[in-house]
Amino acid sequence: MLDQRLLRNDPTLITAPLARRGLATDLSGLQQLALQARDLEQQRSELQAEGNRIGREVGERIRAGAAPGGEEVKELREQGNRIKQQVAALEEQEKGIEAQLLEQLMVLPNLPSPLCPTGRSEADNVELKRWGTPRLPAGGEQLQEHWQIAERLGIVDTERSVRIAQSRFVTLLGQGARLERALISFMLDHHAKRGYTEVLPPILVNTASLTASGQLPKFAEESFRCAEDDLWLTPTAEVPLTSLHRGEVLSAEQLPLKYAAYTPCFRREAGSYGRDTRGLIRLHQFNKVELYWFCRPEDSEAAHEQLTLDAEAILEALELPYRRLELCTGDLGFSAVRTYDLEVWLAGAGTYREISSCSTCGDFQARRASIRFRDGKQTRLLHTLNGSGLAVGRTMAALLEAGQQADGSVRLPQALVAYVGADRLVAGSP
RNA sequence: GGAGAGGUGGCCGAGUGGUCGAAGGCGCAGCACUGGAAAUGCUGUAUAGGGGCAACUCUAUCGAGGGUUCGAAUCCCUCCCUCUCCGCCA
Repeated sequence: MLDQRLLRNDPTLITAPLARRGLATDLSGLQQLALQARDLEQQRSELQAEGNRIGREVGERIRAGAAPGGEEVKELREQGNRIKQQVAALEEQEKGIEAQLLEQLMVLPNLPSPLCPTGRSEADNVELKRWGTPRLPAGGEQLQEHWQIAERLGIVDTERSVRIAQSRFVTLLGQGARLERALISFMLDHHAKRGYTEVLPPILVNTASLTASGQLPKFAEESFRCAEDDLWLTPTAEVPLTSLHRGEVLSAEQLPLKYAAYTPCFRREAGSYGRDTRGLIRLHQFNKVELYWFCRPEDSEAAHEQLTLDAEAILEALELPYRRLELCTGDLGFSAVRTYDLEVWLAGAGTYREISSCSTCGDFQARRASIRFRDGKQTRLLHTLNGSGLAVGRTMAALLEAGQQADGSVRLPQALVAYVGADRLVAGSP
């Protein structure tokens, strides 16, 4: 959520950055609403002060010996009653206006950082670096896509998954299941060594949690919902991790807090019919290890770089070539101030594909979630950052395509051998 | 799911209609004492919002929301959560 003071004092400080996202917004109405809310609050609190004064006086007079039912007290009571009615009327008005204000404020996205390149779409994203050498078909070699490889190895069953659930769900079998589990362990172990605290949070989350991190109210159609219980299936561990400290005031010394959480993630993928229908790329349920920082505002820029490096470290350990892009303003997510996407090389598809998105959200989520830290005598909103470290299914896809051999097996990177208990995947392996 | 108890400041805990944002203790900070420390003493120590250059000031908050009252931490209603016992269960 954006700072209401900006809105009251100078809405151009909001509209100009939002214009860089490609959003033409007229906030003059909203500004009026915010000013109105402030004025009403002022009026109301003055009336309440008067009411408090009268209440105190009644007490004083009675203690001084006035008859509780006597004339002078009765007069004050009536005054008090009038004020009470006026306060109630103002309060009702105020609530209505505040609700309108909040409703409109909650659907405004975060302001992009000045450092974020201006652009309209993903075509304007800026490539910042490349690592590794993408595997290209060598001498008449035909590289397969991961779903073909998985099918041949018998480690994924798509059709039976439809029987169990629906399309866009997947069942992993044998070495596929083991590899998925190995990747999760490997990633968590790796991050733990770099100072992350491992977290295994609830994956059903309430409406307040989804609102705090920015998925609600605007993107309700993206999440699965358990209507009976006011609970949702979490679309990313970013949601429970943001709310881990919702409503808290942390001490400055404990910052930065760095968490790594594995969770399944659930997304409805509404509007993506026909895209990535095969394989492990776009599923309603997928596994992800998420990195999350709570830090001081002045540290968040460095934290963003470090978090991204921590995600990249996984790709490097797995010998997977990748590139880092900086998203332009037009491609930036709702809560983000600035985002680096990591794209892994898919050797079979012959393309880079997003495998991690590392964002700094400034105080946007902290304000929604009311997460502060004690800074000397005051409390201040802190900054939050999140990034995938990594999306597990897509990592498996990249590994399958990168390691495919002429004999039909798939070679695994050295770092995984101990975790999987084998150095390659072979068809028919239990 | 059933029965009972309870939710007060960073923590413990008092407070059952009036001057209570809340006694007391612990913790923490500053000062004094000390060669330094401990102990001791004194002082200070919630959050959010509004107004003010500031000193400061007004409002709200004692789990949440509503109600009674001139006045609610205190009385009433609803909900949430925690604990104990019973039931069920991986």
